[in-house]
Amino acid sequence: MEIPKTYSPKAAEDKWYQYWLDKKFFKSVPDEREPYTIVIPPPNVTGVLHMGHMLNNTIQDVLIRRARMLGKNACWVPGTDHASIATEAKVVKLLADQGIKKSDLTREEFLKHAWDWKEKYGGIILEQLKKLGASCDWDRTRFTMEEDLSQAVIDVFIDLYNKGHIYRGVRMVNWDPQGLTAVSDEEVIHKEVNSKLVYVRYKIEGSNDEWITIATTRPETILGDTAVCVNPNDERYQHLKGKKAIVPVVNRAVPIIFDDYVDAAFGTGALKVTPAHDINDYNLGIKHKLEVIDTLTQEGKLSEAAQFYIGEDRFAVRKKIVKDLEEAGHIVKVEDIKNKVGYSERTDAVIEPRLSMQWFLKMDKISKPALDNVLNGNIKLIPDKFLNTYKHWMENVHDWCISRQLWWGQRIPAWYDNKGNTVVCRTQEEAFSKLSTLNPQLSTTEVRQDEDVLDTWFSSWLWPITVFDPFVISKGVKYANNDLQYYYPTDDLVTAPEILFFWVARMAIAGYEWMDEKPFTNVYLTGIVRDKQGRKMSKSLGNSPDPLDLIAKYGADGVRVGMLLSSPAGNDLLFDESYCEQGRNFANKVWNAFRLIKGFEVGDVAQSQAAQSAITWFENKLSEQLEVINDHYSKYRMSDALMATYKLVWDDFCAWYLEMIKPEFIEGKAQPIDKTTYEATIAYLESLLKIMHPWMPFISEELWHLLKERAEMECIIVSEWPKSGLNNQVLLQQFEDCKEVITSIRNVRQQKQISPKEKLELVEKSDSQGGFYDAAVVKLANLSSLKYSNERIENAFSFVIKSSEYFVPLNLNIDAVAEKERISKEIEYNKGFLKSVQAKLANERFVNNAKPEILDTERKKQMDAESKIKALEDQLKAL
RNA sequence: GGGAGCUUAGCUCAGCUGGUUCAGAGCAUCUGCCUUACAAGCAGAGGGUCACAGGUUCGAAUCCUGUAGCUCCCA
Repeated sequence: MEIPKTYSPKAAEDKWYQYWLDKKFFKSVPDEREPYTIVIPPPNVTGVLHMGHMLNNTIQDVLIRRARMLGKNACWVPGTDHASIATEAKVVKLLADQGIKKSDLTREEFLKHAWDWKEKYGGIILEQLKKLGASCDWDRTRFTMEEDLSQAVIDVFIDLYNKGHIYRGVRMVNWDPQGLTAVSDEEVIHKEVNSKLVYVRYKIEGSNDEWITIATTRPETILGDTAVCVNPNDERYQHLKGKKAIVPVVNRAVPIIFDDYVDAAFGTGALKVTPAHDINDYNLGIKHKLEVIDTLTQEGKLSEAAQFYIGEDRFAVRKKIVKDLEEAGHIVKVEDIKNKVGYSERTDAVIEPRLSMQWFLKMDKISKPALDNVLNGNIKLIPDKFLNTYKHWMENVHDWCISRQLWWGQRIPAWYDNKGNTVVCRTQEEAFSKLSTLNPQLSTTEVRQDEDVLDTWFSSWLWPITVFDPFVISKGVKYANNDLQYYYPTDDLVTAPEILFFWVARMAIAGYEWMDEKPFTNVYLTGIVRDKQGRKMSKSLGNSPDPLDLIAKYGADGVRVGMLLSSPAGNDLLFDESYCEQGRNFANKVWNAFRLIKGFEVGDVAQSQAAQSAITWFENKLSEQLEVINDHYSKYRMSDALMATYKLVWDDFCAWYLEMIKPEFIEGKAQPIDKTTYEATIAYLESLLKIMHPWMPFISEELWHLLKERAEMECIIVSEWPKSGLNNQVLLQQFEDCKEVITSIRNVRQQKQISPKEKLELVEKSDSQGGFYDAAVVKLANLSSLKYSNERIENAFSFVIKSSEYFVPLNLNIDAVAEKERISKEIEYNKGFLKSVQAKLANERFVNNAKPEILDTERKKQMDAESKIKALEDQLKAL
């Protein structure tokens, strides 16, 4: 049967993925082997696969597949998180499209819709991961909102509350007016934007024409001003001590206060203070006992308290009030300014600092072990440049706002009576009995649960624990189930740097808090996938290719290779489709190597010298490179490991080895190959396929089976990772020299327009009678003969490799002038080099200070250079 | 405003503890080839004052200081 010239990935991908699933190769159950565990950073349940996921999950798959081949019990746990804000927003929108308002539904009704939505659309992303080849143990798929995992979240809340780490209070929080919920500091993205800095003058109370001018980017908050603040050292405002200013529009007299907080150099040095709508103003307000006037509703509209513009949107009012102030003669000037504005990570709405009652987790104490164990290396960040960032965040960690004003999520297990008592416990019954002791007249109907749910990250920080044993929190670590004992701590976590605080740090905290042990050993932080111009890929820019389209176009293997080729840990990846093309081409190259080998006809013929030396050489080369590749893996240098694999296969195996062993064509007919060479070649290809497998799982499995009949379970995915053996550096170096000889001859052909088909002679000036690779050189350079002679050869093209002279007799006139020039140049270069070496060796301080082995190499360099120069000079004379 | 990092070939990046001809790789480029595995290919070639300025050293892409530009994190 004819094998097609190009590899078509589609059929192989579907076939082998299903086969792996059927044979349960991804499945892991605890046994006596060493475990190797990865938990997936759970993608958002609303998510679809984007380039970041591709990168991230390809790396995880590479790691897990290699671990499997190394004989470890490899377990990759997949799943999704419930993404409370994003999912709730989706469901609300879906309902709105059906004409249903969330406010018309009960909590239970809404949750039913949400679950319906999740069943229907959630987990699309997991199906997409399969197309990529992800070898997750799908039987272990988890979801952060499922019953058991939710129970664990509640257990954790109660535990922390009982330990005194959780409190509830009115605080300034980041309010998302679109999501209608508070979000944590980590969920606010600060972006630089162009704004207007408006200078507004406030009249001094009791004066005729005395004013104080403030500067603000948020004039709509003027309505909530309750003070004007200046720096106590600011000469300009000393006379205003004890005076009041009149807030325009609302005509409210507010005190002029003095505080170091104010930067005299910014704006006019006078700051309007709006305690309800700015965190710094809020703190000033507490310090100076200022009134707090909340002039915004939760939707970001002006409230009754604002007195003016009631019900209008904050941004509309921002424009309007400037106009009105202008007309009233309060605007001094308006400047363009760049400032940072916070946006919601989930809804992209401008965050509004807002006072509200929320639940917080105190972070100072519980975060300590998570910091210490990263600093002491028990948990490694890769690359370690993230250590500083991590340290800084952990040392300045803020309390975590964990409540969200949503329905989709774990409901906070706090219960209230009508007298202001609060208890935290699992059930209503429990709450009733607890509250009754405080409030004996209480009836069951008066017990109400907190309306809010917990932050999604408050579930996912438990992920490395609860995916194995959700009940361990309540049982205690001593009673952990088999799975948890076996798989925890996990080995590697692969995620994006932007998640370092959202997730990595908090998982480490949770690990030490409830397991008394780290959740993972290595944290591999990938880069961010950007487009060619360096812009982050995003839906709104439309600059992100659809990963599934890429897979369809280049094959999963090609895309995997493309993603990883230029992606050192922590470095952003400037993605370009040409990388995937390169990956596809690589797959095709291997495919064709296979075609060649499969096409060999094995005959009862003697093994050629060339093949014999090729086999020895490649055995050593493979061994050497395998060690290099293993070393790269051990340092998590993924792109280096891949590149080493790429070159081993393409350059060493295809370009050199196969060319050496390839049987000749005689009269248009391929000659048979001997059995020994054939079998060695098959064995090498098998080893190479194994080394390629983590990167290119599909084609490696496909060729593995096309190469030989295999038993049902004899798949490359569960084959043994090759071991390195012979590594004879002398032999390898000799071949490198031969390559140079071959290249020189090819170069002559190119220069002299001699066809590669025309056989040439080669004479080496030497006493030797033959080298190990001579036959290979004859074959690869297409020589008629390789001879040795003590004599120089006249009328020949000549070159020098190391200190050996080579001659290619040509029936052409040698251009003596050009040759002389070429050789002279080479001599000059080598003399310059020799001079620098001699200078070093003549330097007493060098000879005294340098390590002996460095001295040796310098001496060797000197000798090599001297003999090379001599050989070149001989050549020059002969011309 | 505080902190961290980066700057090496046209592009993306290696270059670990200063010491081989150390100035590298892949891609791209140029030249010649449809040579019965592969044009998604083969063969060959060119290309860099290692951001800039000082310093330490026998010796610096590598260590130190400063300058410029870029990036990220935190406020």
